[in-house]
Amino acid sequence: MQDRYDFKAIETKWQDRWAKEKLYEVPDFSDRPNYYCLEMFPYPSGKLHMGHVRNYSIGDVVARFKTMQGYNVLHPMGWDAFGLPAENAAIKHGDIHPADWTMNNIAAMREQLKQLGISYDWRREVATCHPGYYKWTQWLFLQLYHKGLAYKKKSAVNWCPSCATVLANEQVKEGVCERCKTEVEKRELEQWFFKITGYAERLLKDINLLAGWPDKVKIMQEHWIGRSEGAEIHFPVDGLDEEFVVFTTRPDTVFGVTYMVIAPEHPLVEKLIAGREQAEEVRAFVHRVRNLSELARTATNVEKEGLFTGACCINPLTGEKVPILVANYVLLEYGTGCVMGVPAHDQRDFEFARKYHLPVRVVIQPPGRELDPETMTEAYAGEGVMVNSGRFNGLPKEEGIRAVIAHLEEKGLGKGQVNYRLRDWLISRQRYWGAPIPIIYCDHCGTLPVPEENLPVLLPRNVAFKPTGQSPLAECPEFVHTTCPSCGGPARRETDTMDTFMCSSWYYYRYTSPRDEAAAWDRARVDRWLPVDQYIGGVEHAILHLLYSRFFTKVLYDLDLVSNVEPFTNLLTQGMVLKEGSKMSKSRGNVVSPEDIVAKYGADTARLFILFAAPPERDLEWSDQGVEGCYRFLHRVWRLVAPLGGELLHAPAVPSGKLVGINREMRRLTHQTIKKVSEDIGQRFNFNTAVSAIMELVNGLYQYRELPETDRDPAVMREAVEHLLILLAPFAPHITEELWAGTGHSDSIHRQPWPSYDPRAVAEDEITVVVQINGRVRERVLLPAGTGAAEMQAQVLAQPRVQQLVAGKQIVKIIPVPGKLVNIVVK
RNA sequence: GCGGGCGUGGCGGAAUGGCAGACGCGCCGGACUUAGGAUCCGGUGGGUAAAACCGUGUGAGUUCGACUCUCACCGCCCGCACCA
Repeated sequence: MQDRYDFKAIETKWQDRWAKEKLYEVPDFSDRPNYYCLEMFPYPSGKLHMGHVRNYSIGDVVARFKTMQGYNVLHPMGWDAFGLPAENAAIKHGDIHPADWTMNNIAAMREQLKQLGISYDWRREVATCHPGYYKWTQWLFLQLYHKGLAYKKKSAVNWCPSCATVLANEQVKEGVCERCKTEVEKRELEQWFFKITGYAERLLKDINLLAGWPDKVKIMQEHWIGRSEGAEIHFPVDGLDEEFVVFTTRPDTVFGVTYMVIAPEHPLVEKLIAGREQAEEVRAFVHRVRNLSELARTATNVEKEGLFTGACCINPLTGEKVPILVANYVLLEYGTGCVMGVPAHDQRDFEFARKYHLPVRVVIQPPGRELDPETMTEAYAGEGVMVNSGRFNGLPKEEGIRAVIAHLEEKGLGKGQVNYRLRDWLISRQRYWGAPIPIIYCDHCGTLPVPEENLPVLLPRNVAFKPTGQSPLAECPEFVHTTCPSCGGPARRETDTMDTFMCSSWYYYRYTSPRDEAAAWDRARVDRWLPVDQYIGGVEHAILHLLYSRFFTKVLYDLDLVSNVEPFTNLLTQGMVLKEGSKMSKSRGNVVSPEDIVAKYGADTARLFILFAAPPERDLEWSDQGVEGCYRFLHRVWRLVAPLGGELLHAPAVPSGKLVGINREMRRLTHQTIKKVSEDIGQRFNFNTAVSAIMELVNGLYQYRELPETDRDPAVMREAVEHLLILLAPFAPHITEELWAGTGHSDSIHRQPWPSYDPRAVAEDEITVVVQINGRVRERVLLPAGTGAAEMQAQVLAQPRVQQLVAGKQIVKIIPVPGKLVNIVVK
């Protein structure tokens, strides 16, 4: 073995050898228990960034640890390879095809991942843009289509003018495109949707099954689904054969309705105003509101505006006539797009009513005081009993809600209703670089699915990538023109492609059968591996990818294609990698490139630093000096172990006989480290403290090595060094493998079983007992381990310093905590 | 506005309700050395001659004992955004 730690030579040498020996290839069927460790696959943007390095380093520690613990670990990697940047690059540069751009990037990033020494089974690599993959994406679309879960409808959808495509609700944040931050517009378009709303209740309820997910993510999904219970109430429109249908969570306040409001875009508006003197004014108002961007319209500080339509409707419970207004704050997409106004008991309604001098009527009286509509300064939304509500007077709020719903149902005026904020998933994209939607339109036969035997619908290579707002495929006649699978006549293909989130909603199933040409996956393999035991990725997918994947899994379960109802048992959301307090970005100029770090310090150092610098969920501040520290540490390990060479194995593997003194202490440290590292990786996922513990073991070994040779036990040394290497192996796989081989071991360190600690070796002989007086540390006493409370108390009180400190004072109480401390309370 | 998270040395961060600051960075000192930005050893919250004492965002509370639990407040970060 060399004197110098030559990371470059060591890392390439072992990467080659591991590949040659197929060290990380995992059999689908094995006697060992299965464990599926998965990291979110990357978009092949060109090069890895530090976020990737962090994600995959965490995953690799888990995978290697579980493997050493005896599991058969599935640890695959692939590419979320369809998407806009490839196409944008083609538009910008003109001379590179999205497919080539993507494949080049994949090759570069695969090489980087290999240089990091991550233990992937590369035989299972998938790329979603490969026809062998997207054939099955299309096949899954057809399964949803046949189940009635994929449908086409015309509606107001989010349009990103910069990306020149529509977006799903989940891909719009605060009115701007989640990808490019451009303000989105609303457009009336006919688009394909997945009926995720049909799974709202199950997606919500099954959050309970996700005990291994962070609460933060579960709460975000819960809120996104946005379930609320209430009633649908039908108000007949006065003088018209129309119904004004509202959704309300407060049917108990229906006697307090003093006006009704409707969304400006609502189709009923035109019918309400037809032939009335208000018509033109209302149309102008509607036009003005509709022309506002989503962003301008939904901003918090937007003034609430309304306008009387001239129409009224009849409160079905009171028979009263109430005016209908159009208002800018009513959302067409939520509920029925119509709202009943109850100013006394809803703060927004209250403000609106005061502004437009609409009456306020109290129908819920709180306990202990009386609301006066004239003098109220805010709405009352709390508990109380119904008043001014005819037969319902005297009922408390909750009872009132139930009674009103029962009454409405009995009279056919409405019904109890559950409403969700979740919208159906818009999956059409007017772009080229995606999986074509496998649908054919025939003038005679209508909309038809592409027959399964004709899949995949291949993306044609030669198209013009002009961002026109229409899919580039529409301008490719040889793609568009086809024959009708039903009548054989001329027909047209759907030219939109699928949202790439569709591709990433099922890739974790494909890893189990990556090259299967007969099926999306083999059921036996999927049932064996799924659900994923540990999923690791960024929290930015808390809604998007993670919700879509849960939806997909439930659909697949219903189709009897999988046996699991949830895809990911445990989820770890890693924090961001920051530099100078903010996210690394080109515009800020604070990017640290993984390539440079690996070239300068090696993969082991890069991995070690990123795991050591912070616990995984927390944001990590990049520090060049911190990296240097880890580099130094690995050198320190090298200088400690390398000189031992083959000598190490001349000593027995386990010390025998009774150890005393420093040898006993050295062995204790070894076993305490095994315990700590095992718990930190296996239970707490605190890799930073695991690394700390290993550093302490190294520090201890340096001390131990200083001793005269006659005082040292070679077996203690061997046990400590071998365990040091094994514990460090998941973090720094190359250097540990080299030192393992260099000290005379023949099998790979990565095939070693994870060690267990000897509880007898861990136990301390003596305990430093802390003596507190009135809760303040005053003295320390060294006592044999296992000293009982009474004996401990006596020993402590006998200490001269303690006697001195309590002299002249009255001892009120003594609290002995065996193995820890004694607190003496004095007066 | 609603929901969630986080506030600990000069810095990254440790601490089942029981010695605050493990480990690392930085800094200071020593050894080795022609040399040291390598390496090894030691020190390092503030304060003091040494103690006392003061220290985990602020203020209360529970407790023999609180970084840890409870309540209120302040600051920063993230998510949602008129949800009827």
